[in-house]
Amino acid sequence: MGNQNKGDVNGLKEGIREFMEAAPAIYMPGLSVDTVIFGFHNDKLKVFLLRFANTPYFVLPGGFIKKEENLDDAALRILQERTGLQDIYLEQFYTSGNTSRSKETVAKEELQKIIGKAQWSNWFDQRFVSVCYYALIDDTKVKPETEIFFTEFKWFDVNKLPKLLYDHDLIIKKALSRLQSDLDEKLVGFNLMSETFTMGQLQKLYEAVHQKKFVRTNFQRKLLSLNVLERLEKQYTGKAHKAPFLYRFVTGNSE
Amino acid sequence: MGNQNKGDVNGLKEGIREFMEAAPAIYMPGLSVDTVIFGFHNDKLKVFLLRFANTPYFVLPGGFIKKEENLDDAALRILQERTGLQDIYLEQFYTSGNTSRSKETVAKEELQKIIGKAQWSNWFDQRFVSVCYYALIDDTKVKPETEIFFTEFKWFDVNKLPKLLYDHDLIIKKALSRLQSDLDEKLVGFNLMSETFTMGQLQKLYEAVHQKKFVRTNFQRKLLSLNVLERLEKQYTGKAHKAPFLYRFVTGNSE
DNA sequence: ACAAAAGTGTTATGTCTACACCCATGT
DNA sequence: ACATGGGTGTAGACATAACACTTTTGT
Repeated sequence: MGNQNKGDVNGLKEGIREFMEAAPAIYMPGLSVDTVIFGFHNDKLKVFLLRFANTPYFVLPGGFIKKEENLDDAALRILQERTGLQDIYLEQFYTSGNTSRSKETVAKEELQKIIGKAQWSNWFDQRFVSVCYYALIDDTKVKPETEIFFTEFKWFDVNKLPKLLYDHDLIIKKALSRLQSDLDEKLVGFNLMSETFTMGQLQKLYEAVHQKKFVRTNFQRKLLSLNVLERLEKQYTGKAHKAPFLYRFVTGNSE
Repeated sequence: MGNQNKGDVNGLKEGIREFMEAAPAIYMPGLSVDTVIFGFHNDKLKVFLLRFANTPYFVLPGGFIKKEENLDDAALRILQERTGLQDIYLEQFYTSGNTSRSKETVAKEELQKIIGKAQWSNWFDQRFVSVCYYALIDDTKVKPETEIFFTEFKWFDVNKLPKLLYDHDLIIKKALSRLQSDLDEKLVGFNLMSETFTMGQLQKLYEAVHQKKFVRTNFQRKLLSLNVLERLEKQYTGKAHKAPFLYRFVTGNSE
């Protein structure tokens, strides 16, 4: 796909046209990948979204599957293109395939406005079945990239989402619900934090994902009892209170 | 697709050829649906499989998605064609999309043996991404149908499976693992039983799915505490022991 | 000294486990 | 009478929840 500088309207136009021309030879028809990228900042669970052209609508980062590419590899490639990250925790959670989801017209009309109807090729007229993944990233490390079609990226609070195209609102709901169970069963939460963290930060994360409060003292004991946290040195923040321990997540198992 | 009487070899040959010719116009390319059909008899969890032509290999029942058909509807249609059942509990659980899975050659060679290479059309040469569903059925009601490509159907004990084509062994493993969690979280087990059942039968089902024993008395209490079972009259089987109560699963919730 | 956040202790409550015990049924 | 499977009771282990108490830190 390659990055276009979208300040250049003619470049954008040309980029879109070229993409639509080239796509059928490169990608599997009728199949797409959508990714729900979760991040955690300001004690809030965030979702990474892209503004579709100059509309008020946003969409999930997505893409297509190369003809000789594994499905998981396609999802990973798409994420790497958007975030610049190499190691990303990725989980497939749903495949969306109602015919109605492809009947969305806003996106098509906007694209046609940009490139002109004459230049339209039929890649985006097909029905798409979309395989959905969620990703967890430590967003202190992200350097997001804009791209053709998308003029702006933005993190949204997971319960203050903007208007979304297609069935992307439904997909985010499903992703969140899956994340909630995975958080407890597979301890995936650590992928949303930086390498070391305090128990307080970790609790905030759990509260943001599960959308409810936990009792501080019990939370601490419960997570320590899982034997997946290594206690490191204390962190002196300069604040007027006891310095909290830092922790690191240890894979495998201790003791 | 329609049923062919496969006693008639020429009919089979013609059926397959016709299918491959017609398929590209009817179905989405590169996409398939596979279904893991679970049943429960003789206190064992069973999987419904189809023998591929005259090979020793079996495959999951599967099919393709019509161009204007919802994904879930396609899965349901495929199941109805195979089982004759109308109401089927169906759950999407995974989408399999490694390129290697389509490199399977046994199936192709066998088909070519039957219809001759000259008659080969390229429908089955493409790479397929397969959306996988599991289904739970009360197999006292099933009237399975054979079909073109498949000469025999058979229920297999879930841990005594035959050789399987493609990645269908992996898919069954994932289906079982998902069924295990859904059994507890969504109480889907009742779809595998007839309308009424005894606590003993229900326990056997749970043991078959989770592949472990439960303590009878505790199991009973636990399931009754869920408030989803309605106690009916006793069942006199003529056996030399106390007559057990029959239960029925009640949706919604009682008190 | 004090406020703010971190860490530990304790007690009540609920759930899980194992097993003892009794009940109904047909031979 | 007794073997067989069904149903209930209960004590100990373990987990969860609520909250009191102590500790550390910078102002």
